Amino acid sequence: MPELPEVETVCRGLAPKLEGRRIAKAHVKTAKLRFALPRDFSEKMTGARIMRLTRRAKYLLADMRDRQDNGFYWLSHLGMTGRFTWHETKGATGFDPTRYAHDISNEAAVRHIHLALELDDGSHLTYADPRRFGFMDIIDAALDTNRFLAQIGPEPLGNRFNEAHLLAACENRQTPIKNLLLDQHIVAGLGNIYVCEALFRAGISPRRKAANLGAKRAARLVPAIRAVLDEAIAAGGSTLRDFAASDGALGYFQHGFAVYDRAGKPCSRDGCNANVARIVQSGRSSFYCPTCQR
DNA sequence: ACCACTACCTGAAGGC
DNA sequence: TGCCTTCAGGTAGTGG
Repeated sequence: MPELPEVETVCRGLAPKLEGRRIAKAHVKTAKLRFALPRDFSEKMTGARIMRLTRRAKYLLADMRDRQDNGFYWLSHLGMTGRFTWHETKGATGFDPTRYAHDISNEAAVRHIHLALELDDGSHLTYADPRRFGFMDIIDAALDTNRFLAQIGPEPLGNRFNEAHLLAACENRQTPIKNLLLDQHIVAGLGNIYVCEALFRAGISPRRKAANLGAKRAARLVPAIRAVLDEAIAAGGSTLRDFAASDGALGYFQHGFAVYDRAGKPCSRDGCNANVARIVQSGRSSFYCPTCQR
């Protein structure tokens, strides 16, 4: 899934299709993804207008307006395998998964479509998610009181994420820096791939205790994180197989990764003869160069 | 508070 | 070919 750059790519791809559109009808096929959808999800969404689509961390956030012109937010998280696909399907009404089949690739088989929104221009938006780790919510109150958004940390590409913030978060923490960076309360939007890539770029071992990061390494890590994310956004996401751009087209991040999923392969740094290692930290794979990363 | 581990799901890939 | 195991981008909840 979609880590921050992939969600940003989805957001940019969908925004021009969705913004300004009214939802003619919301069809819910699977009411429970990772969590149960709000009971009034279809009711709230049907007839509402999508004003603006944005991203916060790995969440998509739609600024909505209902028929009485009251505002609310539609929040969604793609989990590991969630995918939105926009279909330029004119003139059809009702939920008929077979109609979407021609623009959904094999990986997101039609049987895994859990939600379809018919828009007022005749187009449709579907949400497919084989593993059902994704989730959605309707937010009527202030965003910062929402259970998913209340506790999350700053955006890694924003000003509030900086060396001072990172060092403060590392203070007295015994967990490896790898685990700390995956903690969405510290900084929100990084996932397993880009943490590995950022640590490689900064020359920091994923095994290093957060408390021992130090100012010099923090000063390398913050820009490394930003650079890795910026480049991935520029490349339009990553090439992971369960993920596609919002228009259904595959393909992203064609230059690939320096360490992620490269166990046993040579380190890509000039002059380094070591091979990329794979270790398991808190149940998740970490890839790194034992020579370049300390 | 912190930290590691488990649960939640399906599908792809590799070994035999 | 088929069966079995392992692994996968996520987060929330648990128990030590």
